[in-house]
Order: sequence, then C-alpha cells, then structure tokens
Amino acid sequence: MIVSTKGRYALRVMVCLAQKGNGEYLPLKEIAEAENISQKYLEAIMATLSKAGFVDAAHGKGGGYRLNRSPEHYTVGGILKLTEGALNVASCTALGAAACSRSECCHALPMWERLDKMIDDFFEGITLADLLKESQPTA
Amino acid sequence: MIVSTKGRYALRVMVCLAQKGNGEYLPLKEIAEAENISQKYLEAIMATLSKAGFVDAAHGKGGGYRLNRSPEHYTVGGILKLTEGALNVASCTALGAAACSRSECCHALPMWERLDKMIDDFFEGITLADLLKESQPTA
DNA sequence: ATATTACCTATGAACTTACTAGGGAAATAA
DNA sequence: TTATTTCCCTAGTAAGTTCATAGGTAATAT
Repeated sequence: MIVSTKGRYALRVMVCLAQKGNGEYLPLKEIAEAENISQKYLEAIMATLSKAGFVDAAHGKGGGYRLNRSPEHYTVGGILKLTEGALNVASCTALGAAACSRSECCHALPMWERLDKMIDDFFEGITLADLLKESQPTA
Repeated sequence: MIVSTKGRYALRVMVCLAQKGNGEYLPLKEIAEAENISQKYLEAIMATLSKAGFVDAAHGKGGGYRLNRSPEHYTVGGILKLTEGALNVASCTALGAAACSRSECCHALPMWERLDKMIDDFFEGITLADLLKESQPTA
C-alpha cells in the first residue's frame, strides 16, 4: 500500500471543497460530517494542506477552508506527496541515492526507479478537475 | 511503500539462484551468507517459494533450493504477488470489490484501479532474465 | 464578552514489519 | 543404525506506522 487514509482523506476533502467551491469558507466540522471522517483526525490533515498553501484558512465565525486555485491547477501528485510524503514503491529509492549499500550492484534498482517515475507521472497527470469529471456510474 | 523486504529478498534470492543455476541445489545457508540476509528470516520466504512451486527443495547433504524453470519463465509480478500478497496502491481496491462503502460514488476509485492495472502490467512484463541483464554500472 | 472556528501538542490502541528462538522432520552419508 | 545436513513449522517480540482521541490556545465575527 502506497497511499493511506491520510492521502485519501486529503483527496476527498479537496474534491469536496472543489464541488462546493463558491468562494465561501467551509468549516472543518461540516467537511468531516459530509465526508464521514473523524473531525480530530482531519484537523491534522487540513493543517498540512493549509501550511503548504494548498487551501486558505479563516478563523472564527464564517471561517473554515477554501481552495485558492481552480481545480485544474491542483495535481493529485501534489496533494498525495504533501500528505503522504514520498510515494516510492520500495525503500531502495526512498531515501538519499546512496542509502542502500547494494545500489552499486543491484539488479532491481533500475526497475524500482522506472516504476517510481511511472507512478509520479501518472499522479502528476491527473488534476482535481479530472477527478471531478470522473465519477463512478451508480451501480 | 508497496514492496517490503519480504518481496525484495525473494527477488534477490531468485536472481541468485538464476545466476548460479547449474541444476545443483544451493543450501539456504549459503544464499543467506552470499546475500547477507538473516538466515531464519529467509527460511520463511523460501518456504513460501517452495510451497508455491517456484523452486525445488531437497533435504539432506547436497540439498538446498534450485529454480525449476528458466529465468525468462518467472515474472517479477508473480514473485512479488506471492510473497507480498496483493500489490494495491490504496486499500480501496485491495479487498473484495464492494469492500468500500463509498465505491458507488467515489471520484478516485477509477484512478486507483487504473494505477493498479498499470503496476500489475509493469511487473508482469519483467522476467528474472530481464533483471539479470539489467545491472547497475559500477559507479 | 461570547460563540465559533482554526491551530497545536501529547497520548494511545491496533496493526505491520523484520527478525529471533527453538525446536522438529526428512533425506542422505558413514 | 547413527550422525549430519538440510528444510520445515510455530511462537514470540521490539520497533515503527497508522488512525485516531483529548484537551488546550489563538484568532475572528457578532
């Protein structure tokens, strides 16, 4: 598993904000209820998104969160890398280049690197706007 | 991270067996020493490979493990799926299809499914023989 | 001032990973 | 047969990660 709830919740929240995105702030409590996500857990995720400048946050009544760009300017890759950290398939490529002592002679390393690149390209090629369009047929 | 040491060790052992593959049995002890892998930990991995018929095992003196097919008839995908279990990017697609209650309306599900497919195709398209050819240049 | 909202730190239960321990059981060699 | 080699099996465990919970502080609107 590469992507945990943290990254998946972040995606859901961003989709949620994009859908109701009319410039108004949406309070965390409402997002958590709408998405059925633990409110307290979501706080940490929103703090990450806010700190990184992915969303605007406003305190007090009428406050909450809102997107600060249009959905096509957010990539799934950006959101996931922010909330999940790196998205490497194997630890071999996760840390610094010379982290693995076997890297000099490893038969598998080029494979991990190719796949990491493929996955990164995949996620960077999808925007929030794409996700909004792409919904499941209702059974 | 999708692939843990279990799968990576399995790949290394299979590469090792393929390299020294002259029909003779290679004892676990030697493999573990050559690859610098915990002997006891490797036992469990080898048992999995043996049970699944990926390698032949022989008891007693002169015994050990050996491949029972030529390297081009093992896919990396086969080895990883055996030792790691499923290789899903998100839990959303890991269990039964209807496991997630949001699957009906999820905006991200088609994305996870596409990526899972991409990764599966990637790993199934690489054989042990490919790995053997593909080694890192020595600095 | 008070209610509402975001932000911050700390804690903990459940799970996974990577490994260790300690025996067997089976095959072979003498 | 006896000893040796080798694979096989079941537990246990330390460390780390994930997914949350709890309680308080800071900012804003009315």
